[in-house]
Amino acid sequence: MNISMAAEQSGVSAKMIRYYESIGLIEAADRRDNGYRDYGDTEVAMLQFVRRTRDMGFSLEEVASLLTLWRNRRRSSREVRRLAEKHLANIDARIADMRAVSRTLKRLVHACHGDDRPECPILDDLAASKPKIEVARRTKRTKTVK
Amino acid sequence: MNISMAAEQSGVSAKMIRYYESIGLIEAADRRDNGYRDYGDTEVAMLQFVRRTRDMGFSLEEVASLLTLWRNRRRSSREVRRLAEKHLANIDARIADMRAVSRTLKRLVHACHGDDRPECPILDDLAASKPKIEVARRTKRTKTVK
DNA sequence: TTGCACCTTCCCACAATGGGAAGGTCAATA
DNA sequence: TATTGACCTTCCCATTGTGGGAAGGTGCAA
Repeated sequence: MNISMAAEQSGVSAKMIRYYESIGLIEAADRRDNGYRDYGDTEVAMLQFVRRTRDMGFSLEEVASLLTLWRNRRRSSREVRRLAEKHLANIDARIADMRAVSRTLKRLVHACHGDDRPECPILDDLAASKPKIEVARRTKRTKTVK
Repeated sequence: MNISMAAEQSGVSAKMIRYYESIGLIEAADRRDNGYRDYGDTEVAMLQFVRRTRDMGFSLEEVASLLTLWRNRRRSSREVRRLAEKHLANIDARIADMRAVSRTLKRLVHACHGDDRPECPILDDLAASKPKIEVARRTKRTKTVK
């Protein structure tokens, strides 16, 4: 089948399929005589695997590892779990950071009149030289860790 | 003061200060005779505002709007709150998506033996053509919305 | 034959940040 | 005074993952 059909069936855009191929994430597709890429059900299944893994928030590098493990019949599930656990920890840390931001923002939005007057606790808080809530640095750390 | 001192006091790296200036987010700093940028407490306070706003997850474009509102004495707090609310909604949606991913991942990690054997529910789930949990598309939508 | 919907490769852009090169400046110290 | 090390300047490149679009070839149907 053509690339657009494979894209439709896998949920990965044609653009991305070509890109994944170009960076070596997936193997180069077979070509027909006219140079068109040709896909079968096996390839579509692999693309679906990639899409689902991406949807879980794994980076392309992690997707590559998981793909390798998936294809390797002599893999150890230990390695897979390690990858998943690491990613999970990362996600949970980011959630915690975002929840802190959410709480702060909710409080500020609540405190702000939101009318024609200029007084605004939101701006006051953003302008405060000494942060009242210690969220900033954690957020940054997480980003770096990622 | 020099840029590195302003960076230290504001928490914004020198690199980023120059970048913010280059894209017009902040006004061009005064220059000394030797061409060095020169900062005062006012500028540092502005940089701190930017940093704190960034730490809350606002995009640079949103930072620009908030900076303008901050400086405008005839602003309406309504506009500020609108911005904050929109951002908050976005954050909360992303948190919800990530929590769904986190739950799925926790379940899968729990189900995986994590030993020398190759059997692995994590990979099985990622390979499943019909997703058991409808998280994928929501995640994508949020990304797009952002 | 014409037209449209495909396909190909290639380059550009995004957001926000860091790395690093090449060259100028300042201040303290040998 | 000359040197040294820590600054500063601008400029270009890389990152991550995705989309847009141009220029040109192909396939199929009317």
